Amino acid sequence: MLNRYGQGMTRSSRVRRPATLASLAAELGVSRTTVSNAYNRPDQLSVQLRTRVLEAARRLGYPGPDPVARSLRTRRARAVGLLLTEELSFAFRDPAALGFLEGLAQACESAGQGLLLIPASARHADMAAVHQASVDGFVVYSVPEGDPHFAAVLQRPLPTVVADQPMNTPGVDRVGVDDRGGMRALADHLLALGHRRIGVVCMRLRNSRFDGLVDIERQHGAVFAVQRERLAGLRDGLAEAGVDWADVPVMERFEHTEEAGASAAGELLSHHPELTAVVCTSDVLALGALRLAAERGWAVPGDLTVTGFDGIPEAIRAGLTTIRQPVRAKGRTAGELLLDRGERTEPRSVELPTELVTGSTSGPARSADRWFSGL
Amino acid sequence: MLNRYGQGMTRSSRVRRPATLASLAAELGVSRTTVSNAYNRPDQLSVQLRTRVLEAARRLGYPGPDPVARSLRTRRARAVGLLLTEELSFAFRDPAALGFLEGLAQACESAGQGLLLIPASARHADMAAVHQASVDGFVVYSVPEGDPHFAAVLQRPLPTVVADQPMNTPGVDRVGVDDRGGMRALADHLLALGHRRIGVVCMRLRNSRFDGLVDIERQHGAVFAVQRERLAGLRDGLAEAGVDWADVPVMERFEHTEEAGASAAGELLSHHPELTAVVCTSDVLALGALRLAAERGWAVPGDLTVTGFDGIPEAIRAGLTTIRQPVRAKGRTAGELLLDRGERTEPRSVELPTELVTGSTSGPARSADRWFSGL
DNA sequence: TACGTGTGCTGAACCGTTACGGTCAGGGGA
DNA sequence: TCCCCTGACCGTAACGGTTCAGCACACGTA
Repeated sequence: MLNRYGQGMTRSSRVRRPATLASLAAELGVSRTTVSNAYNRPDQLSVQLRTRVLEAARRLGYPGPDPVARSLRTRRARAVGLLLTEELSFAFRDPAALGFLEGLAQACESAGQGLLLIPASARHADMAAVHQASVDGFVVYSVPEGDPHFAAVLQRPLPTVVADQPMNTPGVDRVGVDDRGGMRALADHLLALGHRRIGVVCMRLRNSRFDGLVDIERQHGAVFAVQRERLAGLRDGLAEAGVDWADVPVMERFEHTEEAGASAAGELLSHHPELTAVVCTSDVLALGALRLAAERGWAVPGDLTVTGFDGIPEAIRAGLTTIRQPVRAKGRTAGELLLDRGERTEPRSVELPTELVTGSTSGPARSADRWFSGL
Repeated sequence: MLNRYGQGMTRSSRVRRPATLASLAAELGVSRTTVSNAYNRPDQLSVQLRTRVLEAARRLGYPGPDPVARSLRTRRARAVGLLLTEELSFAFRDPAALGFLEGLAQACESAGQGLLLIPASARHADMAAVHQASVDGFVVYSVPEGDPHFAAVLQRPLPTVVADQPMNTPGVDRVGVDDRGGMRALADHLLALGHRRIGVVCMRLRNSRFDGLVDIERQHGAVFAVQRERLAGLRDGLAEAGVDWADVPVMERFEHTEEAGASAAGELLSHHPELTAVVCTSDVLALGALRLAAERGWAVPGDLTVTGFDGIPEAIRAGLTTIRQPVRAKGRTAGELLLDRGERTEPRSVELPTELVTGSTSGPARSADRWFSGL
């Protein structure tokens, strides 16, 4: 009575769990060990007995060893937990996060491990999901410093890898990219093009909702390390050319969307019409800035230079000048750090390179007397 | 000695698991039940005792109840397993799959459940990952009929929801969209525009690699229900207008990429230059067909009408005429069917509607005497 | 004959927790 | 005084496996 899916179960056997390894052993008059071996170590018993066991299992509707019980005994779950503090759906919408996820999934797949997405957005006040996760280790992605879910992860006595965050805790490895160096290279590029009046659009620096111009203090207090580093890289680069960071306006947006990027660029330029370049700390924001420029009829890069960060496919396609970071490799590395760990003791840290992608949205700075008010 | 992440653990406590609920109870001279209650039912003990327990836990580095042991006892894992037969990374690259995933993740998140991605590509010959998954139920997405991983899922005595597949197995719910009706509506649209010579580009019909023209037999033997249904819908629609399905060439591609769509459309039209419309069974393929048309200098829809299926954002943006299916809702529904199940007995089936999106890639059929050889 | 050697199977300990059904002391009402 | 109730805590029995150290027995080997 198999249906087209090769499924021959009756309803009752799907609803109750009648058989266990023990009951099967009793039925057959063999030890539990033997039944266990029939599944896990076929070489430990004769072919006849093994077929007899499996045959009886099928007859009694025994679905094979219970994974949870097995996990309890073997102390491994064959799964990796992924902690993101954003809503899970964010991970599927943000291109950079998606690339990371893809790389991580690849690494897990190669190792035959599952990937458990842990619900840990701000909505989840309790840490239950973290405490409950049956995993062999954690990957922590893009989480603000001091995040309680992250703290809960560190509480668990499991190997952990954090991405995009400075980290020096025993038992916790790290993967990141050279955000600072990348942004610095971008600064050099802009300086070489003659830009001196530069503004910045950046992502969320803290957990509390805020949209507007950011002072130095807030920049330093940023809990998102990636943003902090990118700003720092730009500052370093500009400093060498004698551009005072205090003169560089930074516009923050809580949401990470094109709309936010457009509005941020608009607000930035209305306050600072003298700017010749808008540096965005992500491609998504930069695409928004480009859209704004298009709407306002500003020529890019004639009137305004726009740059991004990440190197997501949409941005590359749009010809954005940006810093490409190897997001997939970052995800894969995170997985590998977690899964390939030997009997290592001191924390490892992998830093991946970034690369300047010179697109068509950066060009020579327009002359100093042309301000946006006059465009 | 807390670091900036609020982490005060020493290395040894991260490496070994020294304390258990039992050892903690012994240390305190209380019963294990009491320690358990301190975590799970605060109302069952006095505040003083509870603080004493938690205090001791912190002191001894007890990380709280072990999730696996708890799962074994409570018979629940607070996680949903997702089975895709494709490589996991496929899920992150295919826009329709991504939408499904997003919806499903949302549903899981709302219910405080984790989402476990199970590695089950063709590379994984053994079903270990399915057997090992510590989950409370499965969602099965886009899996060919007769897939062994799917069979393994059905073996497990857990509630299951399948997406996009006819299903009538007790304990297994189903969600799908009206693929057939959608394609039929598209057929009506094309017929109204005067198209009679129509060709099809479709996705993989079987597991074995094949690229080329498909005969009727292969169409019927398709193991991917979605593809079968879409073809059937088109056939139904055309039949009403007297178009013989035997005269409709169908070009199959194993890979699901724009490149594949372009090559399929090219091959199709070189065999059948009389066609006035190319119906693709997915937007990704259709975008490829559009690209091919652009490369060849064919006007769309002047020379050729191109249609898709799915309604992915890229396609909508490109103005493709397509059938939109609510992918996110489908994912969310799958999650809800799994998580909201009461003491239900008979399988439920939810069918979501599709909607014709008339874009700018479909227009009146060009006159019958103009063939592509003459373009 | 005594001595390894290997095959096939078993018994018992253990994994760390929670469910279930209690006990026990103290208090309040009749 | 008796009885019942409530709050606080406890003991036992699972939950369903894996693992390891044997053990019996057959089979060559010296």
